[in-house]
Amino acid sequence: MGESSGRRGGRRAARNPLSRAEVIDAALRYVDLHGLDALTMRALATEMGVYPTALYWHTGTKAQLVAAVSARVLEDIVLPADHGMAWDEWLTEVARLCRQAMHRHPNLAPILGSQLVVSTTAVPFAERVVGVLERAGFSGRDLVEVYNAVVGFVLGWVTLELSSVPADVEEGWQKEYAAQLRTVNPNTFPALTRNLSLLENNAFLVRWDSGRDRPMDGSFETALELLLLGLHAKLTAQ
Amino acid sequence: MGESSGRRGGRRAARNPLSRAEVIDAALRYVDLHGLDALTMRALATEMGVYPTALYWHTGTKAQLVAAVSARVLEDIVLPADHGMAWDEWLTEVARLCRQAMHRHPNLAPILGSQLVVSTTAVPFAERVVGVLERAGFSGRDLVEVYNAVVGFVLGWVTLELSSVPADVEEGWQKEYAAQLRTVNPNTFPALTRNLSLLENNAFLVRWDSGRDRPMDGSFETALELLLLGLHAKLTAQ
DNA sequence: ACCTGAACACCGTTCAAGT
DNA sequence: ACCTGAACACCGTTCAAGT
Repeated sequence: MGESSGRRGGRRAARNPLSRAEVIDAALRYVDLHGLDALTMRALATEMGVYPTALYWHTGTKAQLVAAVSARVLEDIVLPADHGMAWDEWLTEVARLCRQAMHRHPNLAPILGSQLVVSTTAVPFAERVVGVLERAGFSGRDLVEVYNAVVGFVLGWVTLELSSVPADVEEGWQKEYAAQLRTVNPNTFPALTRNLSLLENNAFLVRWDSGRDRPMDGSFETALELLLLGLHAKLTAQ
Repeated sequence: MGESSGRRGGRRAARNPLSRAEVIDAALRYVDLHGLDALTMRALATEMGVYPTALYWHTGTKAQLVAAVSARVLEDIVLPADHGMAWDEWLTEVARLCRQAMHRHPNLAPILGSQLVVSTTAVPFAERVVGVLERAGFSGRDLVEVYNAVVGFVLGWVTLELSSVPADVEEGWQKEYAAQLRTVNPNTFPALTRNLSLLENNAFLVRWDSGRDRPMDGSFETALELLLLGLHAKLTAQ
């Protein structure tokens, strides 16, 4: 693999032009490696051995490129077949697959969670989930709201799990925060004090490591369990 | 109110110096008015009638300022008293209060949802929720995981609800997307086709307006109902 | 303590020009 | 069709200097 053949190292053969898919893939790799803030039209261009403005031809504006990248992440969720599988099993499995896909690209979670999906790539996903919920016994307005409850829970929860501190802030405040928690007044914070060893760095608002480094597997499974218990209860109630 | 007295309009009296709280409040107002992307150290500075570098003295780096602003939003959630109130009622009420607080500052939702809370202002919140869940009957590892399930659901779900399209992308693709949905193949997308009138622009992944403009009240209430049904079921199961 | 003012090393994006 | 190359109007941040 001589220098002359490849496209890496900022070098490019004069022939074989870029493609839209190539740019999107390169951007995803770049974000995975260097973080979302580091993604720059100029940086990505040099990485690809091309002038910054060449990217505009293929993927448009930076915002459009980022939207395309986030759509790409959803694309490689392959849903399991749902015939011969209980609806609740299937939903559980799909929820875990979504979480896995997001965990594969934790630096993109802020976009996944806060940006409206602009692509039709998610339509097959919606179809399958709606179909399975229909099969479970939901219909009409209930169906829509249950769908939103489920999808919003999964994507939203994992977004929060993967949230992290901006590179700038995280100097030494983690230790500081941990110390502050341990010296909290037991009279004004009795519940926290009782459960501190279990809570600290394991619970939302009382942790300092991202779910990217400290996955909250147990809590996700519990949340999923609660959701499915709720779905069953709602079905038997009506 | 003459021009000489105020601090608005890019003018400032030479006396009465800035304060940290003043900068944070101004930044929050600015984000509410002009969006998160528009928040710029330079823009905020001119808004406050001051040089950009003056802000650094009070709130540090831009990332630190944004973190402080997001902490401020959580701060003005005032939790109701929980004595003489069933635990499930209280949780429902608190969930709604959180959602309301986020809806008051929709432009900040991306930060709330994707950035680890770096301040101790959320500690009292955690104390109260943990305490109420203890009272409900949870303890030990279960308590922590149920806490995470609940908090992650509320904050995460609303983050997703408030997600929106970046200013750049939203040219005319909404109509285009709506049209594409309506011409979808009924054979490959039967469930979607059956429920299209209820789903379109109302369901995650199949909508083009943000929850900021089109609040998903019903779906949030359903999600909350499912969560509480789940909690009750889990309690009676053990 | 609090702010000015200049300066540095970046950005995204437009547009004409090349091939 | 696809890319170069220059140019424009911005950024965040550091740092010395003022008061």
